[in-house]
Amino acid sequence: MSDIARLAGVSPMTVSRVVNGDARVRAATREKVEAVIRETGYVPDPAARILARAGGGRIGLLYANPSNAYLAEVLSGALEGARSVGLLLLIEPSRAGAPDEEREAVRRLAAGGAQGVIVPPPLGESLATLDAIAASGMKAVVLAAPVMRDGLVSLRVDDRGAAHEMTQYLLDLGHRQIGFVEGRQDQSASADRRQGAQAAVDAIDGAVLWAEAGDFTYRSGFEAGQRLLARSQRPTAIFASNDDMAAGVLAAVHAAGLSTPGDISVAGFDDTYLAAGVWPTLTTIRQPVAEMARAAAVILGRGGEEDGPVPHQFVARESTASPSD
Amino acid sequence: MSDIARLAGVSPMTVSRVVNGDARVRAATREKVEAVIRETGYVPDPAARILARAGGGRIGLLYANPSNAYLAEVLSGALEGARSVGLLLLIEPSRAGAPDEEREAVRRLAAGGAQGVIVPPPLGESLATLDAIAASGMKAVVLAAPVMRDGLVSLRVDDRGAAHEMTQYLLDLGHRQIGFVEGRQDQSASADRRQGAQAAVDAIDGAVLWAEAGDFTYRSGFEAGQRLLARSQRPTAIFASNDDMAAGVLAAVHAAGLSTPGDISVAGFDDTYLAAGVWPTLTTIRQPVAEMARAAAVILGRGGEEDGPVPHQFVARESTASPSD
DNA sequence: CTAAAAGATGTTAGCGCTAACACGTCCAAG
DNA sequence: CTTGGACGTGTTAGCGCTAACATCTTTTAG
Repeated sequence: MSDIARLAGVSPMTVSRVVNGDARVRAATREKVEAVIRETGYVPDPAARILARAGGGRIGLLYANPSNAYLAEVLSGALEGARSVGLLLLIEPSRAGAPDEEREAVRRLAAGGAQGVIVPPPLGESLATLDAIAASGMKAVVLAAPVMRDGLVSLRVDDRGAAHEMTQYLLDLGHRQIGFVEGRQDQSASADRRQGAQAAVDAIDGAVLWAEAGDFTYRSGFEAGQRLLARSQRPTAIFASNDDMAAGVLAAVHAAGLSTPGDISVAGFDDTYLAAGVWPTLTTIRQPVAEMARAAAVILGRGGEEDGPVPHQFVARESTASPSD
Repeated sequence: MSDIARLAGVSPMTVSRVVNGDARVRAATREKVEAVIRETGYVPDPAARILARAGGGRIGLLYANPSNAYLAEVLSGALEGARSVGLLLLIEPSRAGAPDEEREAVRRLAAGGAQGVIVPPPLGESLATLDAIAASGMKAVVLAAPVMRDGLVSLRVDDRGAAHEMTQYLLDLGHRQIGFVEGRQDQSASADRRQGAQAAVDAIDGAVLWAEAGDFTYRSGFEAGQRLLARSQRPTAIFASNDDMAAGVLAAVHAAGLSTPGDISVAGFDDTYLAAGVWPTLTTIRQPVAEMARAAAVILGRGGEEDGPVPHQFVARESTASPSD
């Protein structure tokens, strides 16, 4: 940094101010410094930056499920958000369902000087983690989970509304017998999605919703699909609470010698990479996971409290159509 | 740290030595310090640590595919490896196929003081990235890719051998008409896997391998599966070059009104979460991705050169059996 | 045209840690 | 007994940056 300062003919402090976007630098000076930075390719040392901010400037990201595409998106969003507000992101593995490990992970983050924590699912519904965070005095933003403790900020889509929207779409296509595959009962989004679907169906005369249990896995979707197809009165559309299960339903439909969307429409939720990878591609609801993680980092950085539902997006693809008859 | 030192009655330097596992500390002193650390829950500040190491002690992780379960595993492995050797992990997004962005990502890592870089696929086969790393003077460990430039360390399973092993397994079960779904041609592992499968088949009289093109996506597996099933002489087993494609093959088999493994055995490669999630669960080859990433971090930390193939693991599940006839 | 306020820049100190060296202390060999 | 060396520990300095305050320069109002 002092090299830059010398080349630009200013003090290191001024360089720091330019780098940090301090408004109190004259435009001419700023440009001069920026030119030198551009020429030299200087990048400030994140470690030194954080250190100088004396314990501040750090946020943590807890994660519990290492082999999960969702995590990768959370990570890249959080990374970008943290960078944009000049924060260091501490990444800490945890383990959902093991309260001691969860607490230990939180403790490590606190000891590492984090002022806030981003809590992706499924940790966001773990009281052990949430209480440990509260006890440590850190802020927390939970992703895709309800507020289970005071003082948390929650970033989630309107699961109920989104499920309503998808169901309405199926109804509008003309479907009246709709199968529904539920998610795990210990995640509150599952109930929300079911309620949304139910509400949409209830508003239409003659429409029915047949719900089957599931647990968010491909396999449970496959099995639920088989049960739905075995009914004497077969649904013409099946809405699964996530894409993995929808892919399972798709397999069950094909295994029964039926086609999608010709015989049965299938819809998913989440828009994971599977949704666009399976055949036919899935009509689904997109959750802006990376965006949410970025927003979480920014909120923790600014100390803001910008709660409220995150906009989801309806994505129509090949797996849905009007019933053939 | 000075608090710990005071409580343990030693100098901060001794605490540092204990924390870093320096051998020159008397056992009694070490225990005393460790006891205090345990009591207080002290965790050294990573930022300060790195800074004090004056530019050293950092390695980078490049990533190009944010919505990928593979990345999440690489990340957690690299994180753990870096921690175990006391390194700071700088994580930098890149974009495969955009040479300028790739170079820029490498430059940022270099500017951030990284001494080495972990390069997961598909960046490991990008000359733009590799050459930029070489130009910056950093070391590199590429994951699951061949050595395309001198001085690289490559960590990969023996793709050819693993594919041979899987094919041999199918042959041992009694299959003689084996379908094979290839991966993308621009990744060298694809050719290796095909050659391994071919070699196994060539060694058995009367055995044949029918290869179909694919690109590692579910959809391409589905389509390749349909082509294989449409042959006048149908294969009794299909080996896909990755799990996504194997899942696609599974769907094609079911769509054709056939069962797995009753009519057709299906095998995959990689052992992603899909492999255990689909129904029936897939017989596949497990690549220890997290292990590889951890090893990469350790190698970069120690400056080691421990090249050579990483052991893979054959995983038998439900999707394979002897041909019914 | 001057004084006070506001704006722009520089100075000093220190974030928490670790190299590098300096300093004891104890041992073995002469 | 010495004395050189191995060993264990402390001291000093500084990693690259930024708060907080000090200083200098411009404005603006009276």
